[in-house]
Amino acid sequence: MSEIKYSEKEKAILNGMINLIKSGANPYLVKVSDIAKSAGVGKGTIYDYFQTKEEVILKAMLLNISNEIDLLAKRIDAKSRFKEKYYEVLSSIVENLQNKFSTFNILISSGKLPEFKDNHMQGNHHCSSHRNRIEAIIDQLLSAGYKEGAIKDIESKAYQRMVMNGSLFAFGNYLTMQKHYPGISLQEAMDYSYKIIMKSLN
Amino acid sequence: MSEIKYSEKEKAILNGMINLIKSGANPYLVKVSDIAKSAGVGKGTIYDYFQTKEEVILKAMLLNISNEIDLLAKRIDAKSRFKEKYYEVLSSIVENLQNKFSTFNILISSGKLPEFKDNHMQGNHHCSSHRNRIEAIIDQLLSAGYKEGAIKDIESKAYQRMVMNGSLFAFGNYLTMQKHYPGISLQEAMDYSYKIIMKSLN
Amino acid sequence: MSEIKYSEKEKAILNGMINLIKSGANPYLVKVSDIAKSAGVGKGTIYDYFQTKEEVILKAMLLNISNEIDLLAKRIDAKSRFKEKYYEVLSSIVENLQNKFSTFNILISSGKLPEFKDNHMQGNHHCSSHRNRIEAIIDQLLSAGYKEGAIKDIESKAYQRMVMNGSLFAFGNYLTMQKHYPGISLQEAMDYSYKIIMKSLN
Amino acid sequence: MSEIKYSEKEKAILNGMINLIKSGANPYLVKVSDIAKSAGVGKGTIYDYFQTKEEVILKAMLLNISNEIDLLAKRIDAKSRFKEKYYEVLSSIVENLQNKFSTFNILISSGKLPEFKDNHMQGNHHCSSHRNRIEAIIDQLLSAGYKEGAIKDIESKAYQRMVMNGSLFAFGNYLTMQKHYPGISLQEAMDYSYKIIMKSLN
DNA sequence: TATGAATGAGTTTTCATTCAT
DNA sequence: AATGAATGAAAACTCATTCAT
Repeated sequence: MSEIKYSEKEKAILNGMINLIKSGANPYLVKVSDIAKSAGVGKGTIYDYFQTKEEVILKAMLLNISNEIDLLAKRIDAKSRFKEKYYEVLSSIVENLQNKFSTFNILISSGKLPEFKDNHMQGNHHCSSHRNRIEAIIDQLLSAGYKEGAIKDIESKAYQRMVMNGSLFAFGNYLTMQKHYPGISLQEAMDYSYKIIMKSLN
Repeated sequence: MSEIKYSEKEKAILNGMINLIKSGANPYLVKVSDIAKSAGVGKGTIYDYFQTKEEVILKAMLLNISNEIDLLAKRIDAKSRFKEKYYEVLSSIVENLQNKFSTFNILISSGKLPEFKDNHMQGNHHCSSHRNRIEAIIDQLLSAGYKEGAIKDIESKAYQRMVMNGSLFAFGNYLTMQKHYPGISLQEAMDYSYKIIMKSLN
Repeated sequence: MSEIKYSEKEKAILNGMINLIKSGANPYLVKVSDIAKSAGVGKGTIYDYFQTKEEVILKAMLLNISNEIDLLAKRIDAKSRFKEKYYEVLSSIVENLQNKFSTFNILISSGKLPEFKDNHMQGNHHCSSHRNRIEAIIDQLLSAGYKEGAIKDIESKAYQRMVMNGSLFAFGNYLTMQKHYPGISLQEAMDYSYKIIMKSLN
Repeated sequence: MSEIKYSEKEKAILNGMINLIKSGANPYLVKVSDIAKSAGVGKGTIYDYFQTKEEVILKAMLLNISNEIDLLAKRIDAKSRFKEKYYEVLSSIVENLQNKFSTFNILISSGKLPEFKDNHMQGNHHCSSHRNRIEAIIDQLLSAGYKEGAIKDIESKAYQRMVMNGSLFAFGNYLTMQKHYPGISLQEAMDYSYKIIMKSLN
């Protein structure tokens, strides 16, 4: 909701950092000069808008996560039926797997952003608010499922959440470990993931 | 399998590093002097046994994972019944959650060890062999389940694996996100995790 | 004498700098942005009127000194008797002690303005002209003393000047080192300073 | 008294800095690399022994002052008669005038060391202890004067101190402002300085 | 063999100066 | 004419690695 508002320049810098991360850079090994180059600004400019390198990195990661979640929420909304919505989430996981700070990676990352040395920042406070949004999305998904009778609302909320998290992760595990799933197509893995929900929640 | 054999001094150094990781240190931010202090050796000694800092870190992580998996395999073997074995895995997850390189974290970490700058190392080769061992453990667990009739072997291998990974992750998600599961005890979460398997594989 | 004339904007900038110095700032550590803020102008404006930061600082110090000396000369002129004039100088010292470029501090600062890196400036030429003015004031003071017979003009000019400088410094030393002069009031210290003159020059 | 004890390496670094100051460098404009070069050590070594550049500079200045005072005390002790002792102080002033942190400059510098940005240091505490030592030297000098009857102990202690400080400064003023004392030899200036004491304290 | 003091390359960070507006 | 955002050269500081002991 009430996300931090950034100036254009701040956004340019943060997006420079985000692009670095998305292109596979390790956030811990990024240099200020890399960020500056990627953002198309001078090194000094970064320090006009942020106190330290760590602040840039943390805020970039937070912003990136926020953007990813927004996008995911929109994609889910665009579909009407529960199964379509669920497969949309799976597609999103496919598309963002290499992105170190994709929704999926946040989902599995135990809700913790990597900690920097002088973590006098609001980092994990925001991070937990992101996690809340992901849970909200999962809860919405579940509601959509009850409404159309795809799943029954007989089990406890906690169990339902665990099932959803588990089935999504199971699919993510397929993606990252394809060699352990020989001969299984993407479509089959998606179906399996959905099947876990169907069986566990009915 | 053919694990690397380390000299006593090498083990001391690697264990120094492992302790650092276990106590929550970020591997990217660990300094050589930290490792030396934690290992109780001089900084120079480390370079008598390893080429670079990265080598120490990577080998330490690999050794740690190997140890963790050994331990887990032993714990599972010590139990006779499928359900006990499964709950033993869950207990292991509880005990190692804060350890950045616990079995659980390897399980979810998309099978990738953090990449260092000059990755001229065999890192991921070994890593994938670790992942193989985890999958082997999961497969053994499944076999134990069929044998005593706890689960049916009617679904495809791939689906079974996805279910196991998913149910384990669902429990891990409970652990890291306890505040999203208000009023749910550890025992209940374990039962829910088990229930996912029962329902999905029967 | 032939003092430099400054435009209004130049004066604003120089006064901004003077205020910084008067409020205790170290001229070496002052930043252009500090000067701009203190002067109430933009940073760029400073470079419309001066070539470098050093030029601003040096000219500000010179202007400040000149102002201080003018003021002191006026205060002395306003008094008619030698003793009153001398005590007026002492009062001036009291009032300006914390000002790093007060008359007193110039008096004792071995006549040298701090040197900046690229001292391609006329700095010390002007500075020495200021020093000349201070000596002229001291000489006038001495003349006033002879005229009314407060002191005798039997000693050499050089000795007389040394006595005046010494007695003034002795008072300044009292001011800066009050804890080494326990129980001595300002009035007593002034009287002691005057006594040095009386005894040394009679 | 209880001066800080420095290791050999610390002394090397501090002496590197002291030499820089003695050779006329401005302490505020000295770079870490200058100190390192002057001390004959690597840049990093400085940070093994001191937290910041400012710490090096401040401690160097403090050490230098301490050394200067030790030297002066020894020189005075080596003379037996009051007049000789006093002239020894004057000689010391002559020899160290260009040294920005000579005893004389401490004497006149209102007891304050230049303040650095983050003055979380014990700087001025030590500085005032140095000032105490200078005052002790002046008091000893005065005692020597009474004992041999060169001066009478009839005036208040405070007045005596003011006279001594004043006469010494008067000589310093001669040295720095020689062009205002045309035709006056060093010997004459010394005699004038002594004469101020004789007349003021008898 | 083991050490940690020493180093300097490689970073982060600052800030005088410029220049588009 | 006035500004302050932007810059990058220069300075402070870090830390992996070496090497004398």
